[in-house]
Amino acid sequence: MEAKVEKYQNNGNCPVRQVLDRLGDKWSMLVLLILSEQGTLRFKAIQRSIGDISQKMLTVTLRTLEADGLVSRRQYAEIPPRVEYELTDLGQSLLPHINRLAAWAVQHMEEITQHRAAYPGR
Amino acid sequence: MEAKVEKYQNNGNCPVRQVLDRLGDKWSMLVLLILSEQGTLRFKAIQRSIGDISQKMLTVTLRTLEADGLVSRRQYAEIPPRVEYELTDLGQSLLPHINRLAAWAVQHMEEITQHRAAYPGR
DNA sequence: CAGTATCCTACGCGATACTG
DNA sequence: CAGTATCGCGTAGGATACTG
Repeated sequence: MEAKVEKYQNNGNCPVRQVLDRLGDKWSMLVLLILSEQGTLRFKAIQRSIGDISQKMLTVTLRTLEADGLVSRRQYAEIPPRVEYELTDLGQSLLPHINRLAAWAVQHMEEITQHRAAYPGR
Repeated sequence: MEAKVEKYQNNGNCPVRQVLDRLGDKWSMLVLLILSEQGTLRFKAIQRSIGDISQKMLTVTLRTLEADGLVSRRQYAEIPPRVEYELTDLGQSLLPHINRLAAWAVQHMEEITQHRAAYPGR
């Protein structure tokens, strides 16, 4: 008794679209993956781990993840400042899924690359 | 004995980043989800199912998915034209992961919404 | 170190019109 | 119906400089 056909319509009230819109930015999933693998990390450590993310975008990404409740931020009153990030419980509950996606990527990238190369036009 | 810390660096040879870059656009995951649930579909049917995707973007998205080998395209010599899309085996192998992500989204959206609302500033 | 504050640009995407 | 072809805009996100 469910309407199954149109359930992805209308951005406002579709959870799938809301979540995908968030994780679909350039850095969110990557930051989550890194926190998942390496546990608690400082700002600089995350940045180094990604390598080519700007300071601005790492800040923005972390703020958004924090606002969504996926990542927690803890700052210490020291000089120089130290700020550490880690996954919340909610974040931890999401991560197995992202990890499997990443594992799939590693496993099938070769195949995708070959498809692309064989695709007519380009 | 692996270098584990920096493995997400450098866009060129990191499968995780390559795949995430692809699925991270506005429509790819959604189209995959729909094809996964509803099987073989015509262009118009996909468009109706999403509702607010433009013709151009659906075309572009489907072309990319086809080039990557995730979706197959079959066109019939009829008038008016009929073109049908479905997941390839490679696409099918990816979809369980995306489906679990979507399920997680449905299950936890409420919680995320509350976090956002409670977040200071905005 | 861990941020903010500006400025600026590429390009993702939508709107519209046309074709086989 | 299932596309292509243009045009044009908004904004994600990079570069740079400054602060506590």
